[in-house]
Amino acid sequence: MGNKGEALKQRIVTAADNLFYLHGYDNTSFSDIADAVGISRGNFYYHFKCKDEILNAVIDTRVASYRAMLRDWDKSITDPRLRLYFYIDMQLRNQDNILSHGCPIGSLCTELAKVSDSSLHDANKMLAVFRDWLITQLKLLGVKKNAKQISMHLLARGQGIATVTNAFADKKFLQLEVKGLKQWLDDEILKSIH
Amino acid sequence: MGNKGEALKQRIVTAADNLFYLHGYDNTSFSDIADAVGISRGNFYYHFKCKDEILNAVIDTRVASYRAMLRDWDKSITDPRLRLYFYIDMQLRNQDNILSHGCPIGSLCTELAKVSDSSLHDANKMLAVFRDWLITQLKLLGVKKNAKQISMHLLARGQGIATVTNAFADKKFLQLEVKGLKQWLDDEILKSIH
DNA sequence: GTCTATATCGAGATAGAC
DNA sequence: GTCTATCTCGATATAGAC
Repeated sequence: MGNKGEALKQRIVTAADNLFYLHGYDNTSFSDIADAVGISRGNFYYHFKCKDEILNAVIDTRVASYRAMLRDWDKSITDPRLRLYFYIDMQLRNQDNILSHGCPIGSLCTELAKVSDSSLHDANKMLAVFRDWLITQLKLLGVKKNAKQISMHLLARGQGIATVTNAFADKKFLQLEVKGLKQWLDDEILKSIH
Repeated sequence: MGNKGEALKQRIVTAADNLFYLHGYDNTSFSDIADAVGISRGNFYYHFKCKDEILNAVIDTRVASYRAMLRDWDKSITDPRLRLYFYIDMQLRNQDNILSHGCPIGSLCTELAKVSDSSLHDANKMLAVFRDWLITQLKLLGVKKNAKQISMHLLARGQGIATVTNAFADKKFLQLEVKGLKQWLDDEILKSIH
C-alpha cells in the first residue's frame, strides 16, 4: 500500500503494456519486462501472483486510459461530428506504430482469442469503450436507429485498415482508407438523420 | 524422396496448418503437432530442420491451396460479379470458424508481425493471392483505374469483419456486414465503370 | 518491498539405435 | 524413415535472505 510500491506496480504495468503491443503477450517474458523497468524477476510476484494478472492489469489500465482520453476529447472538441473525425484520424496520427505493430487493441484481441481460457480476461472491453463512445456521439448528432450498427462498422473498418496496413506495410493505403472512411461517415450520418 | 515420406511431410504440414489457426503459431508446439499426426517429436527433424521451416511450408501450402480454390471458382462461376459475391460470402460460409478463431490469414499475419524477423517469412503472400485475383475479376468487369484500390478495400473490410466478429463473438454482426459489403461493391463497380 | 537463488517445467533441437 | 533418449535453454513461479 506504500506509495513507492504502488508507483512501481504502475511502472510494471506500463512497461508490460508497451511490450505486449510491440511483441505480443506470449512473446513478452518477465525478463523482458524486468529489464525494461529495471528490477529483478522475483520482484514481480510481490505485485502480481501470475502473468495472467499482469495481463488483466494491462487491459484495465488501457480501458481507464482510453476512457480518460475520450473524456478529454469531449472537453476540447464541442462538435460531435468533429469528435468522430478526430477518432478516425487517430489512425493517421498513429500510422507509424500501426505500420510496424498493428492496432494495439485488435492485435491483442486476436492473440488472446487463440490462447487458453478466454474467461480469464476480456480484451474486447477495450473495443467496447470506443464502441459506446461512438454510439453516444452519433446519438448527439441525431442518429437514432443505427447508432450501434454504425459504431460497430467504424470499429471494424479501423481494424481492417490496421491489419492490412500492417501486413503489407503500406502507409499510403492507411491514408487513403482513413479519408474514405470519413466520407462514408458523412454520407451515413446524412442518411440516418434524413 | 519416397512416397511414404512425402505423404507424411504433407500430413505434418496439414496438421500444423490447422493448429496454427486454432492456437496460433507460437502456441503450437512440436508435441501438439506430433500428437495430431500420431508420430514422435524427433521425427520432425528428418522433414524440417526447424520450426520456422514448418511455418514457411504452411504458408506455401496455403498459398497453393488458395490459388487452387480460386481456379476452381473461375471454372465453376462464369460471371466475375458472381465470383466476387462468392468471395465475400466466404465469410458467411466460414462464420463459425471466424467466430471462434478469426481469419486464418489475418490472425497469422498479425501474430507474425510481432515475432522475430519478418524477413524469415512473408505471411502477406496469402493476402496477395486474393488481392491479385480480386483485381483480375474487377478488370474483367470493366473497372480500370481503381481495381487495386477496391481490392485492397475488400481485403481490409474482410479483416475488420473477422477481427470484430471474433472479439465480440457476434455472428449477427458478420452477417450484416457481409450484406453491406456486397451492396458497397455494387455501388463501387457502377461508379468505376461509369 | 526488493533482492538472489533455485525449483520446475516444457519448449526446440540433437544423437544415435533400429 | 521413424523411433527413443537426451541435451540445452528459457520460461513461469517459489523460497527465503536482506
